[in-house]
Amino acid sequence: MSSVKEVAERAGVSPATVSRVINNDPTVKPETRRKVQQIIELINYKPNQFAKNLRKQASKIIVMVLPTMNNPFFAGIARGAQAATYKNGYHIITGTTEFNKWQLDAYINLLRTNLADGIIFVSLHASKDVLGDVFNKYPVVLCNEYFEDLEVPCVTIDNHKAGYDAARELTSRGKKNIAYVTGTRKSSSGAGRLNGYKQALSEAGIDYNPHLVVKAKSVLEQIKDAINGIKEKGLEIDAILTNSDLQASYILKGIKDRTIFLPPDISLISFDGTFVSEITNPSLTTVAQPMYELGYKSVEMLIQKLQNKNHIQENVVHLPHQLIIRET
Amino acid sequence: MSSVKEVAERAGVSPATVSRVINNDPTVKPETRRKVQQIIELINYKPNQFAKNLRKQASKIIVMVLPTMNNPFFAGIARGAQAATYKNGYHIITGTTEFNKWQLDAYINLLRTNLADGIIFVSLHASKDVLGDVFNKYPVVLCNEYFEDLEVPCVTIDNHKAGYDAARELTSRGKKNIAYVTGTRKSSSGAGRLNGYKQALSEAGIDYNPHLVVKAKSVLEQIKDAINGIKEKGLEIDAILTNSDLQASYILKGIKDRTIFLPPDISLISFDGTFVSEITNPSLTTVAQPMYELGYKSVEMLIQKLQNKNHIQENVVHLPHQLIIRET
DNA sequence: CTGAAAGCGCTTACAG
DNA sequence: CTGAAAGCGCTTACAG
Repeated sequence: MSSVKEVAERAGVSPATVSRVINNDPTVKPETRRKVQQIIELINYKPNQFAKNLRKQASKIIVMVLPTMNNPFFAGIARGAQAATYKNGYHIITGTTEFNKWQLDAYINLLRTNLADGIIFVSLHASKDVLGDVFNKYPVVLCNEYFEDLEVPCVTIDNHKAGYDAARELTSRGKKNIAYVTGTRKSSSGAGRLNGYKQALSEAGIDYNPHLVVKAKSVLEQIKDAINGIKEKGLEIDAILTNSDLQASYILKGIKDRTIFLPPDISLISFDGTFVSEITNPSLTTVAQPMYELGYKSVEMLIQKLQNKNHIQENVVHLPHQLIIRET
Repeated sequence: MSSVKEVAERAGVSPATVSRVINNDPTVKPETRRKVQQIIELINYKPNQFAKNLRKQASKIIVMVLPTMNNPFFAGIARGAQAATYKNGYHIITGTTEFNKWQLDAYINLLRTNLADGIIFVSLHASKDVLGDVFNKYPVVLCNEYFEDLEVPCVTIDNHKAGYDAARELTSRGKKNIAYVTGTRKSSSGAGRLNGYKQALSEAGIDYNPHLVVKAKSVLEQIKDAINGIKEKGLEIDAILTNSDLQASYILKGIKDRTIFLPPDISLISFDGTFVSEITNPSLTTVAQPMYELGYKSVEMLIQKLQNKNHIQENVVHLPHQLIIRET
C-alpha cells in the first residue's frame, strides 16, 4: 500500500505538499504539482479513505433505507439515488428493512459510529417517538412520507393531487362506486391521496362511503379479502383505485382466478408506474411517480444539508406525477 | 462526540483498557469491565469506525455490483446479500452498473481507496483483460457468471441442468420446434443452459437447429424482432424457452398485442422465478433460482475469504434450482 | 509557496 | 490484569 509519505519521498517534497496537490490547493506551484501528479500516476496512488475521513470527520457516505427492493418502485428510487451520489462524489449504502423494526436500528448505527454522514428514509412508517431523536441529531431527508410537525426535509409527489387525478379519471368515466384499496398503515401519502379521492367524488356529486375504502398489504390473500369484504356488505363496485401497481396486479390475478368477484374489464387505476403496469394483462392505468427523480432529489437535498449550503429553504419538495392511461 | 478517552477518564482507567472492553479481551478483570461498560452505556458511546478501520486496516464493508435493480431477480440477490452481511457484522454497498462500463470502475475504486474489503460481481460480463488485475489484487467473489480459467470463487445454479430441465419439460409435452431466446452477451450461464437444451433435444430425438436460438435484450422491440425473425425464415415454433421472466413477460405482451405472431397458449418457459412469473396472465412456467440464497452464499464466501478461513475448498458452488409449472 | 508538527480516535505489542 | 507509547494515513494551522 502506497501512502502520501511514499509519494512525498519519490517526488522530493513533504507529505503536506502531496496532500495539497491531491486536494487541489491552489497555492501549490504548478511545477511542483506536476511533479507530484506524475508520481501519483506512476505508482497508482489512491489516498486511504479512512485516514482522510478520520481527519476530516466526514465520510461522504450516506445511507438510504427502503422498505424493500422487491417492489420495483423502490428499486427505481434507489437507482436515482445512486446516480446522484455518484455525481457528487459521495457513496451510498442502500438497505432495506423488509418491515423489520430491528433492521432500522442497524442503519441508524451507521450514523452513530460515524460511518455515514447522513440518512434518507424512504416511505418510513415509524413513530416520531422512536425517530425524533435521530432527526435532531443527524442529517436526515425523508422520501415519500413526511411527518407533520417535524422540520425534516421531504421529497414526494403531491399525493392529494395524485389521488384526485386518479379518482377524477374514474368519475369522468361515469363510475359511481369506486373502491379504494390503501396500504395498511397510516401515512401522509395515504391521507393525501384519500383527500384527493374525496374531492373528486364530491365534485362529481358522489357521496363518500367509507366502507369502500379498505386496507390491504401487497399480498393476494389480503387484497382478495378486502375487496370481497366490500361485496359481502352488499355494496357495488364499478371501479377500483389501488395503492400500487403490485397490488393492482394481484387484483387482476384474483379476478382471473375467480377468487375476486369482479368483471375482468373493471376500471382499475393504480399508483407508481413501474414496469409492472406494462406487463400485466390487461396493462394498468396508473399514476406514474418519478421514481428516479425522487431518489435523485432526496440525495441532492441531503448533500445540500451536509454542506450547509444556505439553509435549505423549501422543506417539502413536490415532484410531478403523471396519469398514464392504459387498458384498465 | 465521545471517545475512548472520555470513557477512560470517567471510568478511571486507561484508553487501552476501554478498547479491551469493547473488543471483549478476556484478560480484563470482570469488575473493571463492568465499570467501563456502565460508562459506555451512560454516555451512549459508539466507537468511531474510521479510527478503528484505520488502525485495523479493514473496514468490514463489502461491495456488491449488480447489473440493475430493475429486474427483481437481482433485487432478490441483493436482499440475501444484505441479510448475510448484517448477520456477520459487515456492511454492504450495493450498486448497479446499469450496463455502463465507467460505473464499474467507480466500484472498484472503493477497493483501491481501502473503503471496502472485498467485492462481489453479480452477472458480470466483462473481459478478463479488464478485470484480471482486480481479481489478483482484491478479494472477489462472482455470482451467476464465472470465468473459465480464473480461480475466482463463484456461486451459481447448475445452468446446464437448469437448461436441460426446462427443455426436457417442453419435449415431454411433445414439442419439436423449441425456440430459445437468450441474452445478448456471451456468458457462462448462457453456455451452460444452451448445452442443457441441446442435451434434452438430443434425448428426445430432435435435431438441434441453431436458427431457433436467438439473442435479445429484455426489451420488447428486440424480443419481437428475434422471434419474428425465426418465423420469417419459414421455421415453425411450437414452444419457447427464454432467458428471464422479464423477457417472457414481454413475449406474452407481444403475443397479446399481435406484434408477435404466436398462439396465446404457446408453451413458454422462462428462468428466474421472480414475482413477475406470478403476475403475468397467463402465469409463467419458470425455472426458479434461489435468489436470496445466491446473494447470501456469495457474501458468506467472500467473508470466508477475507478471514482466510482454511482456504476455500470449493471454487464453484452450485445452488439448487426448481422448475415451477404454472400456466404456460 | 512549502515544511515540521500536531492530531483525528482508535488498537496493540511491550513492559510491568 | 493494566498503562504508556507508538502508529494507522491523512490534513491543516502555523511558521517561515
